[in-house]
Amino acid sequence: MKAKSALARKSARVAAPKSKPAARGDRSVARRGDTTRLSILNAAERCFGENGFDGVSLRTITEVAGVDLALVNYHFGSKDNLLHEVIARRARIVHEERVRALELARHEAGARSPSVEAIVTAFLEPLLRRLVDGDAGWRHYSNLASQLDVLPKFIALTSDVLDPTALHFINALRLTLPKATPQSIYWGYMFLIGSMVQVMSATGRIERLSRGLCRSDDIEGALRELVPFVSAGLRAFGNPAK
Amino acid sequence: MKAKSALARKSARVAAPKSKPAARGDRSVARRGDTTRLSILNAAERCFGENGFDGVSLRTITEVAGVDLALVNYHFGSKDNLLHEVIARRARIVHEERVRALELARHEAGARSPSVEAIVTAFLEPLLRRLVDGDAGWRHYSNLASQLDVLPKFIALTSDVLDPTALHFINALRLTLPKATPQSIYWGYMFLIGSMVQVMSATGRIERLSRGLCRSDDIEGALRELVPFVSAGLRAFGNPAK
DNA sequence: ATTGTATTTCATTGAATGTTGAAATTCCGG
DNA sequence: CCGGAATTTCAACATTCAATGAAATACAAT
Repeated sequence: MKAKSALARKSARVAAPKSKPAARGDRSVARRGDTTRLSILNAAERCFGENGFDGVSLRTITEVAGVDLALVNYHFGSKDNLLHEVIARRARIVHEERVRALELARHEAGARSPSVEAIVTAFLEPLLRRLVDGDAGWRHYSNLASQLDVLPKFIALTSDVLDPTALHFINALRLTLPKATPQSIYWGYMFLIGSMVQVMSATGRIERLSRGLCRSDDIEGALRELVPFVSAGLRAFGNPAK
Repeated sequence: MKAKSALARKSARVAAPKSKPAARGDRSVARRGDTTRLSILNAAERCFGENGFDGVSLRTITEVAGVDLALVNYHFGSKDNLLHEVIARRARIVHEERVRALELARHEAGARSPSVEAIVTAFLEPLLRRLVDGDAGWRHYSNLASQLDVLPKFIALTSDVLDPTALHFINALRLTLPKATPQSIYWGYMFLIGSMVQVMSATGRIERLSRGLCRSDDIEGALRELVPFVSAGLRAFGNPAK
């Protein structure tokens, strides 16, 4: 029942490159190991997504990446840190765009509060849009994030990245739904996450259930159902049952 | 990237006890190893729920159970089979009560279709009620089930138990919401599952978010929010957007 | 070309993994 | 109390795991 490593982060790259005057220690200039780093990140993303963090060995990952086993610890320090960087890489992008989309929705609403739909869309689109348009890595990342969302020992990792933006959206919902209790809003946000996760985790269950009528890779269609569903659910909190 | 064992089930108990005329080979009569079996099941349930299937070793489980390592393979044949029996034990109970609750709701509605709330409640109550009243094992089981729900390599395990009852509820929803498209209903069911999973997975995130205002072990309160949320979401499918 | 550093390779560490076989023990019906 | 089956114990199996250390290589600036 040990908890063990606790994901303590430490500096990768055993000896940090001391930045000489010129371009050597300079980020923004492609260095030799960068393609290795990328190969590992991409392979890890895919493998973690398919089999879970504990279900995949560094050996498998480096095999998929086509690099030597020891390079993981050289570039990332540990398996835990690798996971952290896999998540952080894409989470940063999504969450930055989420707040931007929310700002935009606020601006478009002018003096009024943005609609529930606008808020929900601002939250969902930045990720789900990429599942349609983006590279395959986004699907693997989503799949992995779904798993972390539900594993007790990893909440710290995801919460750190997710919670700040979450509070933005919770506040926005609170303003738009003044009659809803704070508890309802918090739970509603959880349900929003949960519904979204079902779209993100490509388990293929909906194909089974619907015998092919719905497809889990039809993110466009899922989004079309998800926004009205969640919006109606949240709005129900604003108009409390009689 | 190997898929490997594929959870092939096999007969546990290397040599099946040949049922002599008397009570020896008789189930329903407590046999010696039954308490061992139970200890292992309970310990596995808890450990799997806390750290995931691949995150826990049989050694940890047998240590928690207070039994010898080899007894897992004697009683269950393999780690995969152990997981299967951990899930099956409680899933059977929940899903049987779900269909019973749905029958009841149908009966109470008489000639009319039961309300969305009645259907949703019939689905959610059998499990969530036990999270309130039942032994701690139910919480561990829920936690584990949340994880399996989202892991690609385990859908086969959960779908086999879950899908038959799922279709009952999907059909019921279809009758109650005749104007909703089949696709909407299938996705709506997925969202129902996803929202429920957020309540089932005790990650403690809602405590973090709400700074203690909401508590993930307040299942009663969560259920009070969950039913209206999901019901309103589903009903939105029945009254398509203008 | 040479130096210093970043990166890669290779071999190995010690610990932990699931599973098995054979002996020892417990229990029950005869 | 005895014979046999069910269960438990103990010791090992062969793999696999994450991580490391030291040597080899590639590279850019001087």
